[in-house]
Amino acid sequence: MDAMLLPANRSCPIARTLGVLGQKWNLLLLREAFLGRTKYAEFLRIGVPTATLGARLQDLVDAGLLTRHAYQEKGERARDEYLLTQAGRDAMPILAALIGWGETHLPPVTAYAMTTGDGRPVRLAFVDDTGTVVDADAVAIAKKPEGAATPG
Amino acid sequence: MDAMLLPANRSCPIARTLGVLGQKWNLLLLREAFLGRTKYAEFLRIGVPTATLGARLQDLVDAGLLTRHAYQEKGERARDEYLLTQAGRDAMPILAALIGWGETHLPPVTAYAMTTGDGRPVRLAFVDDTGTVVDADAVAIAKKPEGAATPG
DNA sequence: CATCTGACTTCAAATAATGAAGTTAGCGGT
DNA sequence: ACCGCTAACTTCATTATTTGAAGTCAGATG
Repeated sequence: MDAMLLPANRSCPIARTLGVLGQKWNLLLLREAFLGRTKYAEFLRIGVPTATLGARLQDLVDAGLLTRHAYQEKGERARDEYLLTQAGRDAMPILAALIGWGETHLPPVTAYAMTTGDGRPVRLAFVDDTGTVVDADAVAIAKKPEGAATPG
Repeated sequence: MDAMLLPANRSCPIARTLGVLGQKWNLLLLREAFLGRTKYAEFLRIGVPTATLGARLQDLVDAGLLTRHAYQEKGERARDEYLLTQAGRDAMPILAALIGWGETHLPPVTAYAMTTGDGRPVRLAFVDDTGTVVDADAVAIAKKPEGAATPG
């Protein structure tokens, strides 16, 4: 992730976010965190190599998505577990969007459900400032004028 | 993207989607497509190396997110342009989610705006089945029982 | 104090991305 | 028809990233 942050992409929040989350395994680690996993050994189970896991967990901590938190189980030595921060929790729409696309366009597997705390299913949608749902095909992404962006 | 599709991730729509969109540059190419770019030379301007661009464009076509469409400008030879398919357009929430996270957690740059056709700003939100907006922090991702998932 | 286990590091090998240098095809002019 | 020009790709050797195996380290157990 370097050429992706050339001048043309420097000011793009997509490119900048991918600089953090676009690394291989990061989004899958975040998925595990949302599923309640916190320990190194638990993250390992998804198939990430140890050499990679250490580095990615560190990246995620550095980027503020996870925090290390000491814990100790009875009869075990103290260890660190990895907990989602607010910034990490704020990444849920990214996972939700990936799930949504995958379930629509890469059938036939549907292994995840998104629900409220009381079990009602939810989906990701675009809403306008009145809270009204807007059809995704009616939404456009546009560059803002950004007059203040100086190359220095 | 191979170890990411181990048994533990095979049935995960996140991992499967990342198999297509997780490649370096793909999401940025999609961003350009949403901004209206269609030509090879236009995509090149974001800084992707030519050697990579050909491969990624092919991937995106193979995955059904873009289609090749012949066009010819006056006095120019016929060429192919790359147009978003419905599957490609359906990826907009992914970009929207990345933008949303980046604008919140990687200030101070804000270069994109999401709007409806008539210019009203929109944002991504979780809604329940009645169309009511639900706070993202109240949403949980859970594995479905997936009793019916057969390995064939 | 030797042994065991979980959590990491280190390192060489495999894989993927990159930049430079081709290659190909059609247009415009002659 | 031939030549040069340009856009759109390929190919290839270099460089960066990921990987698996093996090693390190700290504390609990015996």
